[in-house]
Amino acid sequence: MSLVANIIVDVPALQTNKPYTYIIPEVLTDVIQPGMRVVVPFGKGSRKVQGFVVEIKEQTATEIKLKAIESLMDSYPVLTMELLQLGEFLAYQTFSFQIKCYQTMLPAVMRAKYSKKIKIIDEIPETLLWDIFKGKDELSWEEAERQNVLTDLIQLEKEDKVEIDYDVKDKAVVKKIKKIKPALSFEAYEEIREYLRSNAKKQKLFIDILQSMDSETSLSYAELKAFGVTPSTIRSGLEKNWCDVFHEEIYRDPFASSTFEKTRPLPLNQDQAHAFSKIYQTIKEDEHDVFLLQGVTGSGKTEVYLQTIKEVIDKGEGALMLVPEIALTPQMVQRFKSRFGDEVAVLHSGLSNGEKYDEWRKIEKEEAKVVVGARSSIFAPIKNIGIIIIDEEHETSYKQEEFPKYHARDVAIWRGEYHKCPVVLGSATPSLESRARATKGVYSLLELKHRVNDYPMPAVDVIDMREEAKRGNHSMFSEALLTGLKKRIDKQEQSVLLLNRRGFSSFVMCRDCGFVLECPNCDISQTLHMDTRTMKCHYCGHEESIPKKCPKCDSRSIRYYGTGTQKVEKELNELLIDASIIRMDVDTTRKKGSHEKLLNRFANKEANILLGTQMIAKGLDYPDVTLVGVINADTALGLPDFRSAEKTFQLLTQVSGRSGRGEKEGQVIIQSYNPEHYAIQYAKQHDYDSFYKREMHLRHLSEYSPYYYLLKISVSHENEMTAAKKIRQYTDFIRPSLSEKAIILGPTPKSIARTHNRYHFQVLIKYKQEKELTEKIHQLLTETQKEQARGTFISIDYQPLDFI
DNA sequence: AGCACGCCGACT
DNA sequence: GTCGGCGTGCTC
Repeated sequence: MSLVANIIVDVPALQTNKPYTYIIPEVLTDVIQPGMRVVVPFGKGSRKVQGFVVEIKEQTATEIKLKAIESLMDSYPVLTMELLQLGEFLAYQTFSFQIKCYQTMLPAVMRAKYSKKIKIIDEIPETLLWDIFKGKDELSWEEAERQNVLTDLIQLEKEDKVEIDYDVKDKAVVKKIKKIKPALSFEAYEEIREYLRSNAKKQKLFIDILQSMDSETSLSYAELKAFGVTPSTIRSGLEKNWCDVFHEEIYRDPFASSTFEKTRPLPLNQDQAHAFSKIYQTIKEDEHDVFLLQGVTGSGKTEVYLQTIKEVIDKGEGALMLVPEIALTPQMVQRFKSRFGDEVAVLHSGLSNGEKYDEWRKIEKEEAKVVVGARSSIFAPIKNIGIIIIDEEHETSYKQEEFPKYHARDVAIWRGEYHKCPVVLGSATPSLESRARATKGVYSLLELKHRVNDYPMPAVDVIDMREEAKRGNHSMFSEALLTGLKKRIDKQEQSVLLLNRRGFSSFVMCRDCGFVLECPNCDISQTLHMDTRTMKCHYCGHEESIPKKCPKCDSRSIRYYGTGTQKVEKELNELLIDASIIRMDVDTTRKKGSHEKLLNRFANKEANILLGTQMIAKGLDYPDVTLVGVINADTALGLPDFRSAEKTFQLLTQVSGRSGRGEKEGQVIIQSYNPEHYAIQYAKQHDYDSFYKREMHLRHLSEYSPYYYLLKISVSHENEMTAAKKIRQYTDFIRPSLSEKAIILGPTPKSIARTHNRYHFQVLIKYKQEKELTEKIHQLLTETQKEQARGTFISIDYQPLDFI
């Protein structure tokens, strides 16, 4: 019996979301393994597509004639059996295509690049041969399109004069450098030196170097250059067979220029020691457990992570540490590199694709045992995981917004179970879901109640902005905040100012007629972008110039609205003449590395105020920051999102922790229009537990998470009536399979009812336990395939984080 | 996704 | 009478 392979092909469609069976050519039988990428012929024209081998088995009696695998793209499996299995599970759970899941697990460069070529296989008309093919025997598809000869060529293909050649290319390129090795003995070099002309100084130098090397050592061209040996000298040396040249695979090292001083473990306080020993126990006994490590800012969670990771490494296993993208600062990386040196691989969006691939290979080859990275690092190819840590577990960025819409926390727990290792969720302000599970005993709660140095939590003042307005202060700054800022400037201390941008955008409105510039395709207002001096739609990318006068009433009083960081900066500069401000927002941090640069400048005290949006709330640790101001604490509170109080509480608590990290006492000023709101009041008192109780009570009353799970079905269509009709139909399809406990909300039009010229509707299903729901949704997707092809788009979001 | 097959309108 | 439109269905 011959062997066949089950392969998931790179054709992201519902009908092809299943394994296809291919014959394994004899030459590949000994090398092919599950987890390898392959090139296979697919479909009528047998175009070549990339695929993943998921299974190898004996061929069973089958009527369909199988095609054979074209070639292998890897010499080793790039996905382990674990990841293959995880991908299958994720596809089902998140209603995504399996191929998408596998592609998400791997660096972008490993995604195939496809190209089509036209090859001449028989005589073709002379004119075509010379004008189009220019005498060569092949032509790229794009070139044929450009020359407008595709129809002619397709005709020729039917006559078997030319053929269409499909090419699958791997974008993954291993970087190599040229190195040289001595080829002769010590004595031989001695002899050569004798015969060198006295003015051949460069050559003599080269001989000296070669002579000092033994056969085990090698030098790169760059290293030789540093000694003063130029490429031309090397070339002549090679010609005379003084040395040999070879290529060595290297890693692009994004931290090449940084040095890391080795740090030692710090002594743990009682809370930390307790947490450590609980986690250590599961490591030692190869047990899976989920811990919620809840510790106030400054309570030393990171030290607990570092020491548990150390144990895992000593045991010969790997560690996985997830950090939100914006918290993945050089400071953070430094702490890990300093403790574990080269054993750390870092994955984040700031790396080039090549760099990401190299970090991935380091992990795959088990050269790096510790992986620190953002969301997608949860798929790091560690073969033997000893611990998975998710820091700031409440962060919403752990949920991917595109397909596959996975939550890193769920994937972590899946992998933790697979590897029988602990999963640690760390946060100062855990998500209600996690804390509720810990309270129920599903997770083990570990608390760090004290700050490491016993510094007190900073004093938080909440300023009622309505009172300020009553007193005639209509600026964005309360008197208290302004006085506070002045005081810091005088004392040469630093301040951080946070602008809560959630629910805000700068738009253009006419003061005379109230006209707001909207996107022509979508029902939302366009946003002002000062950097490009244009108006942009955030949904479809539509762009137009800023209107100088109102398009409706021709009035010139068309003004910009919204509280942008630029506006705050401008006002601040006017109010505080001697303030030096570093502004950090999407505009100033767009360029690669600029984020770090700005933070470094602030750390070097080149400015006394750091002004920014959410991105400054994380992980910054500057001893000279003694004042943190929140300009608008409650902009998010008004949003129709059941998590808005939770998010506000988390944000305020987090920024509060940024103040007074050093020996100097810190102060926090929160400006608000509803200061009595419990999210603000409990944040002021640093009281998570009370917030938790109050919020849980509300969630219970309103029947939301964590009491209920959520599933969102979105339907869109060009025609508003069709979209409305379809979603009602689909809801009716699901309804009978639900138990009485499930609650259906909607269907309703989405808050942004129209984008890309399509109308959107959604329905939310709240449920506690619905065994059949997932299966029923899959049924819905399968049965509506035709309608989907005809323009009714359905999208399912399992446990959505946003639904406004 | 992409390609072929199939059944209805404007062309030599 | 044919060329070609894109609706429909299948891909190991």
